[in-house]
Amino acid sequence: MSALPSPEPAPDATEADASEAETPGSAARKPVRRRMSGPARRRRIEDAALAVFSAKGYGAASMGEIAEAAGVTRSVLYEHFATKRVLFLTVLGTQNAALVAHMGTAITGRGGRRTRMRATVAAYFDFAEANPTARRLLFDQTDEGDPELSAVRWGIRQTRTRAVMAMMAHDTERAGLDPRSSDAEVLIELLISSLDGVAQWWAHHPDTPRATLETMAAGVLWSGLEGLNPRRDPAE
Amino acid sequence: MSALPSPEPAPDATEADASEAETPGSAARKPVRRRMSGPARRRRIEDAALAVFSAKGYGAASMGEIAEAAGVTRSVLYEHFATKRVLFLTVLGTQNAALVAHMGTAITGRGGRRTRMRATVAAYFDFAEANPTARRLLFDQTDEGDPELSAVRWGIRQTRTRAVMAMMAHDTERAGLDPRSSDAEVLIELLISSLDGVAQWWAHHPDTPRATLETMAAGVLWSGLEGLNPRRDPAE
DNA sequence: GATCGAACCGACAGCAGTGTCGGTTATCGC
DNA sequence: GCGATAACCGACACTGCTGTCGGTTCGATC
Repeated sequence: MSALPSPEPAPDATEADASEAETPGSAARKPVRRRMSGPARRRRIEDAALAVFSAKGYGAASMGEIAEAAGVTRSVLYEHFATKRVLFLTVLGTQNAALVAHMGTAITGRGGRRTRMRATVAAYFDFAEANPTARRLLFDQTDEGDPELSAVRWGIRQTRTRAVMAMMAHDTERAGLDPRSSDAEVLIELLISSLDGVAQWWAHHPDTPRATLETMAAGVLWSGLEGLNPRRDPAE
Repeated sequence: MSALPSPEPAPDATEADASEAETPGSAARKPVRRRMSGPARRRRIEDAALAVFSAKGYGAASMGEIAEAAGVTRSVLYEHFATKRVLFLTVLGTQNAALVAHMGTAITGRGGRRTRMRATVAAYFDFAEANPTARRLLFDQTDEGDPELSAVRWGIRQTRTRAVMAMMAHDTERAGLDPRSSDAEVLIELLISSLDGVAQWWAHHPDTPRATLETMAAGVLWSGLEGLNPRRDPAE
């Protein structure tokens, strides 16, 4: 019998505590707030869910494990999210939005085409390094024959691809492709999945310096894109 | 009560029937052999398992569903494979061997480098088109936090990558890389995952003609590889 | 300090899946 | 034809998970 339920099992502190968890006025160090406000607890649950879903996939993740990671019992989860599925979709949407926002600034940034290619590659590896769990959740193919989840996931992928297509329209056009053709779409799919493949590999070889990956990926993809239309002169 | 268990629910006939299912001597059309020989049934089970595991992933696939697809009850599965896990690993190994064998002939075939690159790309799309289920099983990241399965899967991936590295050693060297360096490894990972990314996309856009994909992928990857070492002259 | 909302908990019902076991019957060798 | 091997089945015990419910106690407000 472990008697006292121990205020909080030291949940790694996802950062400074959530928004309104600490009343900033009373400076008197309440060491841990046993009972959090609704929104704060909700944030914690989403963080925990991201971790567990990312590690196990949707099916193998259990609400019990998520609850434990969030420092709470299962019942509490159901007060914030109607079902496991709703929780999953919420997390998925949030993380995807974060990714798209993160990438956008790099792709459409200033600088020459080659510079932006390098920046784009760097931005993706940035994201993969800073949010390895989110990367897995978004890219690893863990549909379990569930039609709805599969559809949602492909919707997200499609949105992502289209966004990159739009952002790189100028570049694909310069490579001699109609930027809205399926040729261009295939090209973008190739770019994205090659980057993610390298990121996957990186996650298992964390000692490899980032510069190695970036240089290699940016080099290959740059030459590959450039070589598509050998007629054009290489002037920027 | 559905009375007669119905000889066989017409399991799509995976091809001409399994090896020894039909005694070739007695030409007298026994329409369906109700009770198959051990090895024949085992083959059917493996085929069914491939389909179900591929569609659902390891965790979400149930022995009941595999049994049904194999035209048999669950108990029979356990007479051929000790556990679900053993069945899964068996199928995984078989399919991976098939893939490596299939790719090998294309990569190390005759012809110039550019020709072989195109042949390699074509070989992969061949495989993806002919064995979509095997492709999913081998490439889609469906580890569910299971340490053993995860290890096995990465072992397979590593083996595959090393094999391709060896087969393309001449090409990577010509591109200015040490063919056993981690640079080369990253390059190969990039090649493989970009191809598979396109194959994934293709599976959702089956109307796209193969030539489109092949030309695009081979073009980008060829230029990308070639552009890595701009110092070399392009003589074959 | 009394009151009220809501954050939290333990327990329950129901379901789906795995692996096991004893019994049944098709099919092959004699 | 007859017996033995083994392919096959139905049922069972057990486990783990989801979603629900009634009750408890923290903490903010008046």
